Amino acid sequence: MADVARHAGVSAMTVSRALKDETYVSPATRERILAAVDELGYVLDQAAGSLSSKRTGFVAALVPSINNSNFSDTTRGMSDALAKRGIQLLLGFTDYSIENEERLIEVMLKRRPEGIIITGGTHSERARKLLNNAAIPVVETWDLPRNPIDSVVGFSNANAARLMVETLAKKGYRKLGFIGGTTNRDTRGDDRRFGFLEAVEELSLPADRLVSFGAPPITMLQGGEAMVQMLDRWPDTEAVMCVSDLSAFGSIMECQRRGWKVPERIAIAGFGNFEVAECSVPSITTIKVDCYGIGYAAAEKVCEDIVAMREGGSTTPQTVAVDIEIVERESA
Amino acid sequence: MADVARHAGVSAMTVSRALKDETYVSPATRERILAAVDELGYVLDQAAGSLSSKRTGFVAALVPSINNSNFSDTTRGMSDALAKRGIQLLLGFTDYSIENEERLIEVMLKRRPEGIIITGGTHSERARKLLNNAAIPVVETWDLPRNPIDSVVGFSNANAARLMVETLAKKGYRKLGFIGGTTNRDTRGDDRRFGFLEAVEELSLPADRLVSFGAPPITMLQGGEAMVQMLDRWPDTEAVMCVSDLSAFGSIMECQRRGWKVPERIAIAGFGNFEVAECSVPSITTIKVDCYGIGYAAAEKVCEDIVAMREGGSTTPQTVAVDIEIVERESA
DNA sequence: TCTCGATATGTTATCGTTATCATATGGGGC
DNA sequence: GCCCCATATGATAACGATAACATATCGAGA
Repeated sequence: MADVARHAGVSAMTVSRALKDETYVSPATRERILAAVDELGYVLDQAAGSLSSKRTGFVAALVPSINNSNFSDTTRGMSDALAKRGIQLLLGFTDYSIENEERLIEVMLKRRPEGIIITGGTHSERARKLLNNAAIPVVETWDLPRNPIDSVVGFSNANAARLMVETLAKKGYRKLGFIGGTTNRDTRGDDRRFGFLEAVEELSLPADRLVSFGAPPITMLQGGEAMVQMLDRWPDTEAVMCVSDLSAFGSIMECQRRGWKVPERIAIAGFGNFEVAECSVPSITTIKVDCYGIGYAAAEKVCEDIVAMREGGSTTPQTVAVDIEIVERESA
Repeated sequence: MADVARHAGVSAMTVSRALKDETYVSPATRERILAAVDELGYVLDQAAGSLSSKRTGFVAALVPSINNSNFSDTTRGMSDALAKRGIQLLLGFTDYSIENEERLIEVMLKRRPEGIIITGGTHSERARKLLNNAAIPVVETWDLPRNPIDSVVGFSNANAARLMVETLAKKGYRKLGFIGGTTNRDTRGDDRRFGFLEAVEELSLPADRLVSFGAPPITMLQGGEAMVQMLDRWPDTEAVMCVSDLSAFGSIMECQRRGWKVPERIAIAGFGNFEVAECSVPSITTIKVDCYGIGYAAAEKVCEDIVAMREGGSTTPQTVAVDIEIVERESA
């Protein structure tokens, strides 16, 4: 920066000002500075800048995985909202493990993010402590935690599953099964299973038809194998709810391969409204979640709180329950 | 850090050393320091650290999108390889635009990454200049550029498409079509189309059956609509190659819906070996690319060069052509 | 003409680490 | 018992920007 300053015949401070174009710099000077910047190929060092200004322009976000298109949509939402404000997303993948989450939180905090977005409401004690100490805005997503750390943008996975059970029951299906991943790492999957169980019990339907197969996120192929297990153990099952559209799709394909008609022989429902649910034959009855919107709203909330904190205020904890919606299609 | 030092009765320098555990710190002192760190909830400030040490521990990576599971696999590969070395991934999404890429490169460079991984071999002039000035290891992926900037981990998309055409021709299909996105932003998609055209011309097959539909990445549903267009304009088409498995899957589903048997009425091939290709009925003939491996290898190469540069050396430009492979399944 | 405020720029100190050099201590070989 | 080296720690000066305050210039209004 000193080089640029010399080139433009000004002080470093003026260069700094010209590059953030907020404060007074005369048009002529600014032009000279930008020319010098261009000529020298100078690129601002934000690490130094943030050390001085105490604003890193980072927001950290932890998601379980981006292989799952739900979370990749959420990630896109966050990225879009942050990019609009010139904030850099620091992304971490927990692989559905709260131990990894704790580790990643610590790693992220070393970069002094001005806010952090995490997935779910289940965290290690130490993770909560780290976040508290950091004194930055926190937004939990994809869940409605009992004891939110700060703000929340999510929905109740258990309620969503309940809603699906009720929908299936209303359609006349009585013997319902649930297919999910081996657990207990995927807390959202667990919540869905829990909601499923509560709902079938409430309706006095059989509540033992559970197949867990594969580490979350359960894949299409694993979904297919789980379906085989399900009908092997409980051949008279009438409808199956899958923890995600991917496993639902895998189940449907496996049924097709074996000549089991969907939904006649067995009805199948998914979760998430992935594109494959709309496109597949038969199309998949599922629960629609505005994944992108969750990410976008969470990022907006974080930014809002960051602005408040920069101005010496504090966060305004707020819980936003996003709408979910049953999408009835051909598979159930 | 000064607080921690006081607490442990040592100097800040010793605290710094204890926290990176490389240099001499006596076990007793280290223990006292770690206790103080724990008690005070101290978290190292890496921004300050990297300013001083000139090592940010960042690697930047630009991918077109993570909605497409190919690039999300590549991203996972990079993330895994970097996390192993304690390096933080700075991720950016170009949305298939080289203008966005240029902008993002500039944004990323402000964070002083020690290396950068970009997708494809087509970049703006200014982007190339920025990367050159930055004097950091660069790895281009998912392509084999004519003029690599530095190192490369990729494959020829044109050759891959050629290979598919040859495979289809060998199976007896003569009238071949190609379905891709409206272009010309998705350079890899364009390369595939180009390879397709070259190959059909070489084999003296009709070379006009091209349908472009939807902005890349073309979705499942768009693939289905494109297929309808294809058979509308060229009803005698025997086989269609799609730019990705997603559009291939959409095509197949649309065919199923209309009662067109695949592959009897029309054969369909995809690209990328997404999970849906293996799982769908019929399963999809496709080209298998080791997406995760590309990301992993690219990250490893960057790290290797980073180490070399840290030791005062320079990068060792290297082009790795990863294997691709036709996977013959039921759809063609 | 003088003063004052708006505009434009400069000076200095500082952000929180780590590199580098300096210093202290202890034990083994001669 | 002396020297030297390995081990362990400390003091100081960066790293490259910006905050905060200081200064200079200019024109308008009193």
